[in-house]
Amino acid sequence: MPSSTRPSQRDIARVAQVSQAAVSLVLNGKAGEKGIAPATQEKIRAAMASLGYVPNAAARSLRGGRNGLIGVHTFESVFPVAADDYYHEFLVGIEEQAVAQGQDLVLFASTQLPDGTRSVYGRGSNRLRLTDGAVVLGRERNEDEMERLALEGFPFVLIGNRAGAVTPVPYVAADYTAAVAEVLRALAAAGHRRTAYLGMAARRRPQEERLRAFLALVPGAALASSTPHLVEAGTVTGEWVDQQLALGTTAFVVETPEHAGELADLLSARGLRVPADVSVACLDVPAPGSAALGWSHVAVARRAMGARAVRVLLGLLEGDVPPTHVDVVPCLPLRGSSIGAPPGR
Amino acid sequence: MPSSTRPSQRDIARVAQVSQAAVSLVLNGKAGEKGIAPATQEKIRAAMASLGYVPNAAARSLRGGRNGLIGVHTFESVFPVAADDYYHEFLVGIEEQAVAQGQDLVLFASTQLPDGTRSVYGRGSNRLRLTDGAVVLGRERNEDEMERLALEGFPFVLIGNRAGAVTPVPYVAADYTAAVAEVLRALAAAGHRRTAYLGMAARRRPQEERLRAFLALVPGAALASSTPHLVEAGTVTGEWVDQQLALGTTAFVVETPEHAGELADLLSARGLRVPADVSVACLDVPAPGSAALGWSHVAVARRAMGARAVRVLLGLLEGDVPPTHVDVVPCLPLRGSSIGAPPGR
DNA sequence: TTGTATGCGTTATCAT
DNA sequence: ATGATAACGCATACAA
Repeated sequence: MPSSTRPSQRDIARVAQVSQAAVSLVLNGKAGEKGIAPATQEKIRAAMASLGYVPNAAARSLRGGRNGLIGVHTFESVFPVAADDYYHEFLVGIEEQAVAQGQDLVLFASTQLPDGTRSVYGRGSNRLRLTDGAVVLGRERNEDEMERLALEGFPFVLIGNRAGAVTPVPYVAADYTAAVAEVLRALAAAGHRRTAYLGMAARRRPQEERLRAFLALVPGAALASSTPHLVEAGTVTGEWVDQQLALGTTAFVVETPEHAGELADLLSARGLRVPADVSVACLDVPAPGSAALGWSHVAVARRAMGARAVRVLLGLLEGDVPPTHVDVVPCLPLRGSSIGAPPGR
Repeated sequence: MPSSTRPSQRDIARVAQVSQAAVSLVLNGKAGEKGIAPATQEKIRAAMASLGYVPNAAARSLRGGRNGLIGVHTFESVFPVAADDYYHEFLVGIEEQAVAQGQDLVLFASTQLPDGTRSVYGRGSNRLRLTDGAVVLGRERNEDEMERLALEGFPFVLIGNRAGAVTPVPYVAADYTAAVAEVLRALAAAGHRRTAYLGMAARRRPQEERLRAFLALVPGAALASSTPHLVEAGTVTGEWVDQQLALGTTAFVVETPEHAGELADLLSARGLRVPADVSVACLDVPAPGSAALGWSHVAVARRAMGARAVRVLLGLLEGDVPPTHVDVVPCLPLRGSSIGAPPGR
């Protein structure tokens, strides 16, 4: 009849008739170095097994050691709620890599504020410190908290670009530039000479990176382009499309799945076939149900990035990786079939 | 210029010229009770603010026993990988409730064995003990491990029925009986007199519970039924369907989404319309893409069950809930439109 | 009204 | 080869 309270090293020591320090040594594989008799070691192991001993994570971190826990903090309102959520895939990658490295994952559910947002410091105490380090992700990330966390010296890795921040933090970012370059290369190779960029009105970092890459690379790809059209999803008009076509645009580069779906509808309403009459490429994955399904697209390798973040974090903890480390992960290769030769060629 | 190491209560005390205990009291709102001078309190708060003090979670849990961590153990091979996985919804419920109760969730990624299965005791010792308690779920659950865990006195709650087990463990189960009763009531009310049960060949507990309820309730519902047809998905034959129809069956009760899809195909191949010619009800959610989409069905309230499990676990930890506690959660109400009057009425 | 002392579980150092 | 001891940050019973 085991006691209902968790056994400590002292309990093990009592049972095995040794000192608590001996238990600690055996546990941490330092028994050999310090010369603990094999028989004693065995006795200790047996006691640990019989009492079901597990090291106390809190005590370990208090002491300053590692405890095998990796925190996952997301600024999104809820964790795995939306299965189709953009962030789900990152989490899958994180989890897979954690499995591979024998680390446990702590989801910081407690960091949610009454208003649904999540804050590292919200509840007064920084829960993250329970873990050895953390992977932080989320659209709505709070730069002040990131800064503070970094200043505190807490080891964490960010998923998403953090170039230009004051305090260096390792981050894992997608290689948007290469992805956009691939798209433009494909368009140019197909014979297009003029392309138009359609994106969302709200400009966050990932959107800016895509657009910046587009603008920078268009000249090199021997392409012309109109002023980027940045509008809220749901407000793309037929007029804009007509105008672009009149200007000689034969290929559209679309930022989001939503805009892609809309554009698909507008094109088909005009009797234009893809890619026979117009070519299109999306810089994200078209939504399953949308008319843009099957369109040529590149996409962020979210799973790979999640896994990468875990590896970088462990490297950081080991001291193998400097806090200035930046990890750029290639996007998924261009897939789909909405890029063809422009009409009349 | 904040120091590179985090300030402790002692640092605050030094700055504010008070004792560390006073800092602790102010921090926990016990300053009033213990009669700390308002001026002193203010001094302390100022010091905390200026040094950017944040309590150390590890030290708190070490001190208090509980650490605010709830373990989540699933016997399935990977954790949140499959977004459309049956277990995903349970996890969502667990996470939501954990948020509500300010608990963090630990995913035991380290408990995965090389063969992909998960074991509580995989690494020799019971990793779960790291947390205050755990919620355990999964199709392939290992009864021996459950038994051992219960004997160890580790606080955990199971999702799924555990009636009849030797050692009592609180569990959260779905009320299949009520759900099946609702289905049969609806069929009887529509005027059906004979129904047939179609289920899967592999009989696990949830399947058995559905069937048992069906067999027990059919007589009371003034219905007749043939011998249940339990076959592997993919092997339902047109012959069986024809035979049932010949026997006078006007309504089918189907155990799984897979069987429902198959049955839908077979019916439509015979030119039978649902529910004009045949009524059907599924005891699970029809798959999104299948021909059985929109069929009348009941379903386990997975999200609610996940949340319930967390509440029960916390009750168990508080001592408010006995280890013999059983929590039965109603299924989701009957929805869909594949139940109608039998033909010729 | 404030300060001192103790222990939570761990690990590392230093004497035996 | 082993055991005693200190320290990590915090909360609290108790002494002043």
